[in-house]
Amino acid sequence: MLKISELSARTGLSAHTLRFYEKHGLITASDRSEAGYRFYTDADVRRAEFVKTARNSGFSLEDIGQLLSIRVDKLSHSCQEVTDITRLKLDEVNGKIAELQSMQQTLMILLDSCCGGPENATHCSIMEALEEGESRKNAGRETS
Amino acid sequence: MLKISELSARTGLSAHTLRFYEKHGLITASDRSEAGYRFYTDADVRRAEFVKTARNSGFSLEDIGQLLSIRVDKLSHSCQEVTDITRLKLDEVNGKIAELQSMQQTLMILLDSCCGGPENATHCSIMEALEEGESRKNAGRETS
DNA sequence: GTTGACCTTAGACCTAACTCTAAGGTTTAT
DNA sequence: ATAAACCTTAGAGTTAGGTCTAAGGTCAAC
Repeated sequence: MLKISELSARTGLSAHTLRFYEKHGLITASDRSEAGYRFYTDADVRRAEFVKTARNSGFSLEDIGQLLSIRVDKLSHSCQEVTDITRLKLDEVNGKIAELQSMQQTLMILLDSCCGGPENATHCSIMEALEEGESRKNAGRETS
Repeated sequence: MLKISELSARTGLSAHTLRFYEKHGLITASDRSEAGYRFYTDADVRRAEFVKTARNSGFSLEDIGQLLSIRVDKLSHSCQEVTDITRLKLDEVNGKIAELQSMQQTLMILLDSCCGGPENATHCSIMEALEEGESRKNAGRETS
């Protein structure tokens, strides 16, 4: 039975974060002392490590909640459910990458266009490009 | 002289957003009616469009503030200042892309490993991988 | 002369995942 | 028996960029 600081040391998640995860239903202490101190079992440690690994893989806390509910009753859930969550996450990540790559492109073009020297910015081509408003190649964000 | 809704129509930025930008020092109405209505000049429109273009290129509102202060006094600022801001932003974007690509990798490996079929998740290799905790290949986020 | 569309402000709310604080109770070591 | 180090809770604060609401003033049309 570990106290919260001990679980924190084992997992690298701060005690604050562990309480935060508990509030959001991810990790609960299996037991409490009379004074209310949280006590964690080995199973709790494994659950916490699962959460940490999933988080590091890019899953949101909400995703992790779903994965955990599959985890506690694997017989009632299919591989497909697991891959669905994973695929959705991958799509999300791919979308973000595409958006960022579009920005990357824009920024690289801007940088290429400008001398970057000590002369004043009166004819700076980056400023000019931003002034123009590059309607064709925008960074993927829609006009709100 | 345009009212806020007209500037909104010209730029595609909502009136709410325009006021929000004003609060943050990006766009100010050149004039006000007696009743306090904002009135925007052509120069204001160009400034608003500059802000929008910069935002779509990936610059934060803080970056845009810097770019705007260069813009109003180009003689006192160098191309280098402009490229510095741009390069910093590009580095930031590259960093985010790298982080996301690491997650992408992890997720693709997970997806590849699992059949994704209707069988129950008892031996699901995604669940197993998350259970193991892939210490070598993590998604770039540090243990806080 | 009043309806409806527009404008004003200050300030609350949103997401996501923490992070910290205040105010207090517990445990351990000396 | 007391100080240090730990634990508890509820709730506020953080970041970024909006988004929305309430409560009210203004303006144009019919």
